[in-house]
Amino acid sequence: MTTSTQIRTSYLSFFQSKGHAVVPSSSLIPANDPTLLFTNAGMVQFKDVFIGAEARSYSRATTAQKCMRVSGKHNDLENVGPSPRHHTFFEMLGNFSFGDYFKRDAIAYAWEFLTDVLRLDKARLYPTIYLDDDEAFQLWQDIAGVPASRITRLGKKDNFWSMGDTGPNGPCSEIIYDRGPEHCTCHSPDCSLTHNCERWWELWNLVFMQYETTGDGITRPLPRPSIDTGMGMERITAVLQGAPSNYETDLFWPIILRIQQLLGHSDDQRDAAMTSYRVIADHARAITFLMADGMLPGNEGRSYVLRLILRRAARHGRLLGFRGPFMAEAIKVVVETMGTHYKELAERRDFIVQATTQEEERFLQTLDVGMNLLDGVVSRLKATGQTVIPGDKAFRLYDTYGFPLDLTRDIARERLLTVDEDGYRAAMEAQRERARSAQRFGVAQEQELYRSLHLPPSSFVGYDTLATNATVLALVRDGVPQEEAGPGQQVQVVLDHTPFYGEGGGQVGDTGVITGPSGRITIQDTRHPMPELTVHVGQISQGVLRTGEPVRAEVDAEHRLDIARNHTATHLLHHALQKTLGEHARQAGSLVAPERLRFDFTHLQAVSPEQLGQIEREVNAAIRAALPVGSTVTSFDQATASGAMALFGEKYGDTVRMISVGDGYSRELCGGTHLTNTGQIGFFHILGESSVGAGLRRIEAVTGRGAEAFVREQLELLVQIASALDTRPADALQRAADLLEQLKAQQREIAALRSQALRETAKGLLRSLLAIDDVFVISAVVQVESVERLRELIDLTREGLVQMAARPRHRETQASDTEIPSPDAAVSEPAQTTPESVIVLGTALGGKAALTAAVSPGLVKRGVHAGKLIGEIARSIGGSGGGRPEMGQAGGGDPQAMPRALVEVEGRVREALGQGRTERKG
RNA sequence: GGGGAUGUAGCUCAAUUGGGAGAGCGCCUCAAUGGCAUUGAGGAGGUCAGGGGUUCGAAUCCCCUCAUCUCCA
Repeated sequence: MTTSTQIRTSYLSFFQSKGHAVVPSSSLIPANDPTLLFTNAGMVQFKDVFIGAEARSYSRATTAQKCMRVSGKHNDLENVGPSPRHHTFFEMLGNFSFGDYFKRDAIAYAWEFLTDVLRLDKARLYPTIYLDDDEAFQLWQDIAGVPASRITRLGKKDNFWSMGDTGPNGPCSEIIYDRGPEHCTCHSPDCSLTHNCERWWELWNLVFMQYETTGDGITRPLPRPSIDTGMGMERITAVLQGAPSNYETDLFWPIILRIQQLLGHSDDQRDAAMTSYRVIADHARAITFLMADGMLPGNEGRSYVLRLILRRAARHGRLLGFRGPFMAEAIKVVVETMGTHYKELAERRDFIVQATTQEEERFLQTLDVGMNLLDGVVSRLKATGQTVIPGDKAFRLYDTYGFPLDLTRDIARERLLTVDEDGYRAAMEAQRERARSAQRFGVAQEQELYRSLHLPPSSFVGYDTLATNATVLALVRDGVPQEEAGPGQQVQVVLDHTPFYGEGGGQVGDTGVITGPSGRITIQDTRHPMPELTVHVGQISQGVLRTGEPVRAEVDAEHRLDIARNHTATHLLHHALQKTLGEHARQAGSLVAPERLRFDFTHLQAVSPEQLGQIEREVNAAIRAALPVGSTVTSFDQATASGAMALFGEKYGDTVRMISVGDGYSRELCGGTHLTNTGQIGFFHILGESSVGAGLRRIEAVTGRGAEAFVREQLELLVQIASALDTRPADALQRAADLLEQLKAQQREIAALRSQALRETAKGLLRSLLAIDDVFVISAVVQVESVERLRELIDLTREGLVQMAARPRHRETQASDTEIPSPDAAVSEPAQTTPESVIVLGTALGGKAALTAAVSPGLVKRGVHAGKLIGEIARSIGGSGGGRPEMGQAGGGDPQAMPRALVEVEGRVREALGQGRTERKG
């Protein structure tokens, strides 16, 4: 059997033998192209070459390109699995001509490869061409000897290619493979390749780029027509391996077999659940390749798509019977089968496995939370006899807790319920509408302004010099171009060339001064509103500046040097991270400012203090080694071949700038400004390490003057601490520990004394006790320092009552006319039940009155309500309050009035107990 | 960028809807059981994410900030 690896290799070497450069696949994350979510075709990395914006050293190329498609009219994520041929991740074999060969050779190569190299049966191959492309029609007959009757002309929809409304375009020619009548799925008597039928497979699309449509809508022939072809790797493999669908090839089947083995399924069980098997096999490939290109699951943009795919796979795993993470096993198979050609898979294998497992665990957690919520919804529905889960509830589960609709549906079915899916979709649509209407213009205005000025690209001379003579090309104030600007005005200045480095690659913009013949401006920041344009932002400090004037532009050298120290240190840190933590620790973002640096990188756990120490030592060793730092401009391929680190998601042209530290100590592609020797950094110190998001860590550090200032401040702080502790710095720690211990002991003592004092107060309160039948009433104003103490006092008083009731002969009471349990009765029959009581205490706190009332549970049953009681009492001192039946609080403005108000307690309690005179309220 | 949710002891979560911060697990001490598993008693551990406001009173209501989760773009 021909393996997929053999097919890939033979394709690339076939075109190499035809003079093509074998170019490595570009990243799945398109460089600098926000219009594209993922690389979705072989030509993506050559886009600029085709439109002539970029030159390469070759005019013919061939690639096996990693591609992803997750959205589009014929490629919804939902189709992957149920459909035998939709994939998220796939490989595209392609050959390209940049103004070199054209139709004739393109057709000849394709035919030769399919029939001579792959030895496909000529009788099964059917070319299609664009309606009026007679040239191609003739070539197929001449070169391939295909009879005219087997060449089909198709319309614009199928066989005309364009990049967009403008740009290059042209007719295509597709090669269709006839799998034989036994594969027919359209079952129509005149089955042909124009039917949507599984008998006919499109193998290879040849695009003849021969026209160009300009902005005015006119289409002209291109002077140097080009070729772009694409053959789906999965499909050609299926043809050669005689597979009924792409999934039965060696690209997918090993994954499926591994999953089957893990589940212990029989072949019949497997085939019955094939959709889920396919989803897992497809998604495992996508996950592996996306993560190998530096992507991690997240909640926005591309990283969100990765999360979606991963969770969809996890979901299907659950359907199959997995209960825990399992995708790691599928990923290992992908790495095994494809890691030899795509080296990044093997290199990042362990990282991918870990990150995937972590994400699966997170997903299981959200499922648990969602499951609980759904249970709640279901039981409420059942209680009211309903059988439909409302759409907004289902949507809420999805929107807020990430609980997929299909899961909700499945669970509903198990409980004999249904889901209102129309309502769900309506809620989803409303959510979409909200997001759309929130779209705003933003910074596009500034770009629009500068585009309209038609300024030439600013040339940057700041690598070699910090000051230069230049000419003012434009002055902009408040978004409006000006002829001149005067003192104090905040303006943006554009020069023809500049030594100022504009903010980019994480490095902040330069500061400095621009001096004209009759004025001067202090530059506070330098930015790029458009890729090629440098704008200096500053304030006129004296005189006037005019457009067209000659000026002297000078960068603040000290500021620039501080930045350079942090930037070179960033490269050293990057290197140290990889050395200490592993290859996976790669840059994911960075900020290089004069006073500090911030570096984000991919790593799955917190970096331990020991590792941080090691990293810091490594960087400082490189600083002490005083390694020379140099920059070279070279080709991207040469740079990467020499081991230079390129960043994911960055766009690199044919020529790149490479920063080298020492003799190969560190090599990185970078446009920033650097030192000439690492020794200039002086000292590097890590301030801290933290998490930025799932799988991302951040290190913040200082160098040079910043580090010096930091150390000085820390030492100064230590001296101050020691002095405050009245000791030497060396003894400060011990002293602080001693003091803390002492403080704790004293706090304990204070607490003890305080509770002693409270106990005394409680005893005093018991002496002022009043009894109404079997109910004890205590009301008093006390002096305590908080409401908490008031409550404690109530508790202590209650305890005291219990003791008194148990030993009534020791009671001391001023109550006279009451029926306190007789001593004899109490002795012979110790109180089994706690005495019923109402306790109301007040205290003055911060010039205000604070009152608390407590009613024993037995009395609550008899109708006494602490909250109401305290509320009424508070009202008579002009305050308010309330609470629960057994506990109430109140406050008021006048502490002096409390004693008067507390007199009311007795009457209120009698009233509540339904005893005594009924007081009438005025 | 917009919407929703969450943030309480080391961990997992409660707190009767604004009225006394709790449980389980974990940790520490003591005791019993020949070791282990275990059991009993006691204890430590909290700026209720942070800030502001409303209120006599806020973990609870309102506003802002931060972090995490989630959906949409």
